[in-house]
Amino acid sequence: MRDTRAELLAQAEILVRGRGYSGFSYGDLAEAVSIRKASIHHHFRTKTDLALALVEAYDARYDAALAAIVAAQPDAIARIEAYGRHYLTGVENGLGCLCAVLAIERDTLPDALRAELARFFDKHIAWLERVLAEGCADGSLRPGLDPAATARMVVATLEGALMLERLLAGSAGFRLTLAALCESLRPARTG
Amino acid sequence: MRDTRAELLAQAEILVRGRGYSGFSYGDLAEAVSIRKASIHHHFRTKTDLALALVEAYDARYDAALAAIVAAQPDAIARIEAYGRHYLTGVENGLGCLCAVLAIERDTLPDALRAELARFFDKHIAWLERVLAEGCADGSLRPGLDPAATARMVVATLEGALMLERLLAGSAGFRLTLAALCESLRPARTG
DNA sequence: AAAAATCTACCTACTAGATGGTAGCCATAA
DNA sequence: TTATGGCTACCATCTAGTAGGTAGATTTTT
Repeated sequence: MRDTRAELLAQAEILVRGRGYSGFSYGDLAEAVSIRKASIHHHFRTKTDLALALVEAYDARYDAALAAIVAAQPDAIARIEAYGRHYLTGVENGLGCLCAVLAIERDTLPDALRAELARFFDKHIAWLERVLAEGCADGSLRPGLDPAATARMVVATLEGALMLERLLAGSAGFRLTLAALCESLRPARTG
Repeated sequence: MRDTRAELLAQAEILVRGRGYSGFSYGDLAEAVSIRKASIHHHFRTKTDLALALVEAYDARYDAALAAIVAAQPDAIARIEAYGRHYLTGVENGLGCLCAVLAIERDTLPDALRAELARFFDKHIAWLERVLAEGCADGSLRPGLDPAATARMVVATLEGALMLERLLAGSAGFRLTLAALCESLRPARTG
């Protein structure tokens, strides 16, 4: 038996990330999953409920990814590069970041959703701040680097590059930005 | 006599930048400008026409701004900081970048509009690349910095920070990222 | 200068289709 | 037997866009 709810989440995510939240409808989703529009309401009572579920699932996947990066990569720069590669898959599939897409429509978003988005980004910033602070401590990062400010900058850069390069040069463009970002964190070459 | 077309452009820009392109309607705009919905079609035949006019006007304002920055600031870092301050006004007013907002809905955008957006961003990247190349030449930037890659990174960072800090910490958060960005471009302190 | 024609900018009234959401029915599986 | 997960059929509202009209300004012709 198929897991309709999971299919709805998967297809809705693709639609939202490609066209924006207002830009996708239950009608589109129904077509993508081949059930009737009204049946979606059985799984997600309102569109807001669906959006919240999307963010929750997306957030959970990132939780796992961040933990995996820390486990696999000992070096701060390698961790940030690995983190950036998650955004890269978005570029490769032509999909924006779910939370960035939703954030764009901030003014019309329900408060609960807006709060979830803020939590999502705050979590990433906090994670990066720890990664950067550790890198500063062990000398693998440019001396004088401010972990708090740089953490915000890293999220901003990757989110911006995903938005930008999905439109412009695709993964080739994204890789340039990711490389420049990592380079800017490294200590100056001595020699 | 009032310039209805200009008022329509101004209000539509605010609406789009706050709620997304699909998230605003001729109905909203009519209310904001206090004319009837049908009358908007007299000035902008279709919603796509309106979007194109919005981008054109936005682009023209940035053209002027970029020229003014080059004229006023001799130093590369100062130029990038001044460029960043234009995004800051967006954060302060709670408005996203018009072109970023539109870019989010890429998959449903008319080709002509998508092409305009690409031209907009390409222009910014090209401008920054020149600024950075000059800064490299006169030694005011970190040695070894790649102007082409860094230009993309700068646009990405500022666009991302605008998206992010409009949701999170406002101008205080944006300023942190802008400072970290400029710091990352400077030559390493000797001492 | 007067009259006629055209243009501008708005209006009311409308359309066809999409939107999110509801009510209630029915088959199947636990 | 009872929940589950679909369905059809609906609803009010909103969507971009059209048709056709009107008052007033501007331009053209006489």
